[in-house]
Amino acid sequence: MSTAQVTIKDLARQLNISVSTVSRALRNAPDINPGTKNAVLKLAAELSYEPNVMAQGLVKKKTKIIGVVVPAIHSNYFSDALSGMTEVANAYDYHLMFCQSNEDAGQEIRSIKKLLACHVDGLLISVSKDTKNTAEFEKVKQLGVPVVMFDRTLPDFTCSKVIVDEYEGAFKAVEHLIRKGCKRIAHLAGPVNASVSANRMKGYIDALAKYGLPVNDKLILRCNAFEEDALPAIKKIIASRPMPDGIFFINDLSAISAIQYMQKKGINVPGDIKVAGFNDDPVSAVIQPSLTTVMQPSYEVGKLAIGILIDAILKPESPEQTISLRTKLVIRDSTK
Amino acid sequence: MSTAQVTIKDLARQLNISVSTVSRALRNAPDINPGTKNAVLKLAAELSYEPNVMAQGLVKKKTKIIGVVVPAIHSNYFSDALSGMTEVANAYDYHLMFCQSNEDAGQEIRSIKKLLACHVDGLLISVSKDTKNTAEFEKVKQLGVPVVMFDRTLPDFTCSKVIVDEYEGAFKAVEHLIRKGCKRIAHLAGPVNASVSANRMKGYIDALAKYGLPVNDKLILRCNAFEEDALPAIKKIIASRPMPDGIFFINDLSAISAIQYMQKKGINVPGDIKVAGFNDDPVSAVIQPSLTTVMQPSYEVGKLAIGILIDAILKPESPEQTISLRTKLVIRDSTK
DNA sequence: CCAATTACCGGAAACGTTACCGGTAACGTT
DNA sequence: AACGTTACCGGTAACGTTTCCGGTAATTGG
Repeated sequence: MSTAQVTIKDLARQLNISVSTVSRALRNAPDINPGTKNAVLKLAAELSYEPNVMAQGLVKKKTKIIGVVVPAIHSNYFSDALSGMTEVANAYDYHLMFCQSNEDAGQEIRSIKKLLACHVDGLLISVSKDTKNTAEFEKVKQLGVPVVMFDRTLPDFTCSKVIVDEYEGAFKAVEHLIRKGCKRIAHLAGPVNASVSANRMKGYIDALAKYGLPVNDKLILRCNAFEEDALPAIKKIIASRPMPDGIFFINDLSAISAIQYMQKKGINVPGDIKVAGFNDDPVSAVIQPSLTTVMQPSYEVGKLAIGILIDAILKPESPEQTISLRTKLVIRDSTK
Repeated sequence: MSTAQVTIKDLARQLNISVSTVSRALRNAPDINPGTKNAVLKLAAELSYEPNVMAQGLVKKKTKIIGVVVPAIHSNYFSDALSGMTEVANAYDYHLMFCQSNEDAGQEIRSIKKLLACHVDGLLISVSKDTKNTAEFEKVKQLGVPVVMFDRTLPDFTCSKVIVDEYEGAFKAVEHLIRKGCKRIAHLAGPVNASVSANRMKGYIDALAKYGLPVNDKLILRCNAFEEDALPAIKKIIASRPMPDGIFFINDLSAISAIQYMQKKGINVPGDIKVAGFNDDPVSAVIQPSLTTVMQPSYEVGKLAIGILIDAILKPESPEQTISLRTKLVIRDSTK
């Protein structure tokens, strides 16, 4: 509090002009003498005047703040998306306010309320894995605050959405396994209530179907949480007879942990069993054998999502759209 | 804009009382009849009134927003710290505004200015790896905005700081290698201008010294960027004769990539060479052999940093402090 | 029963900015 | 010479709160 913030009034007083003239000079308004405008701009720079965004927000009813809610920032996917968002936000002079739902629908609602209280101009949301109720989102919409959902969306709620085509990613991965000669392909699926699990599972099933391979329920196992405790499921898969010759994993970490386990058991990857993951974690390029996996364009997802949102903020009547980005199959040694 | 935001005036009008009374009722102010207070609270709940933070901020000169600047959100360390911050921020009803410097000092300054323009109540910063100039931070201080640095700090700038004792972490890791019988321990160091590199290197050197082992410059190699291209350095280390019997890595990813490379070359880990990393990435528990590594309490760092900052915001005369958190050595198979 | 205190409430100013309206000069136009 | 136009500027209200000051009615004390 030592140095008080310099205001538009200070500038007006020092230049012996009115506040409205100063205000006009500061934005690029008409009805202002270029001379006085320059004088104001000069003094403003000298005193390093910064407009008070709260005062501006109060009268303009815009904060230039965008609220972001993700299930967990601790995730390559979401942190990449967030990076993309910051880039675009900087370019358009928007600010990002950030909340985390911890995969909890209640916390998610509290976060949204919190952001709404801050009068964010728009909302960027990736819903938690057991969010079902759309009531809160409808309220946001009624308030006139535009919403864009990314990655994890809510089918029952209509708004602009940016997603990645996980179905196609899974399909491509399994198709790749098939083309490499696998005939008996297992799948380690994710938590049952996450939409990602269902999408990837469907890709797995449809790929099998396309190539006339049977879908065997015994070859489909689940882990209850992401990145955790996939080992029991893996052991079960390995133990099944006849042994599978390929496995498609819900994510890279479980794939890696499986590869390590199989190597210990004397099973050769990719010789005996070929393995594909999902996510393209940094470590996947580094392990031995390097892991074939599905890369998601999460950075792009973030950029696109915030781009659409800013459009919607600037012109509220712009139509809602759903954009689906394609994954990229990264082929490495684990399917050689 | 369909439904206009309900304001304190609306409440006043509907209850036939004045705005000041409503205002008194909403905070827990004295000089108010419990009956009218309840009536206001009830109506506020019904209409789901939310105070306009901008108007509040304008008169109270507080925004309840805390600005955060990190080098890269895409990093287990910083995303964990951010998680910790969100938890405390929620508890104290603060909001987090987020910027990324991308390890660029210029971008860092722009981020700070941006945050300052938003009139954040305080700043949480982890500086980029080539930030040297303290001028910008001094300006922040003069503006009366409290600053807390975490993890990556600036020695020449005095403010509250929360760091982890990487020196001791490195020391413990190398000491552990020595106790496991290693006599010729190599070190893969990080980028030369990052303080983390220097701290961990010093721990490495001092541990060697404590046990009377010579420090051999040929056994100290550098990688220029984190998590990238450690392989050439690793090859050089392995090729040195006599071969080292232990390696301490700047981070887990390079350690893992080294282990994989060594296994391909027929070198047994931990039989021939024992390996320790730094960070405790999730994958480190999962690979074969599992990786001994130094765990940093990044979540705690985030919680502590924001806690200190909020203290400083609430009572501006609270003394500056530096807290150093201890790491935890996670012993796994790579040093067995 | 009167004065003093208390409990409660309303009015108005202020925070920093923008938006609107109006006014004064100077400058053409016919 | 009278009028309309243009260029520029100031005053004021408003945005939604809080804070301070003052005022009225009820309550208390002697």
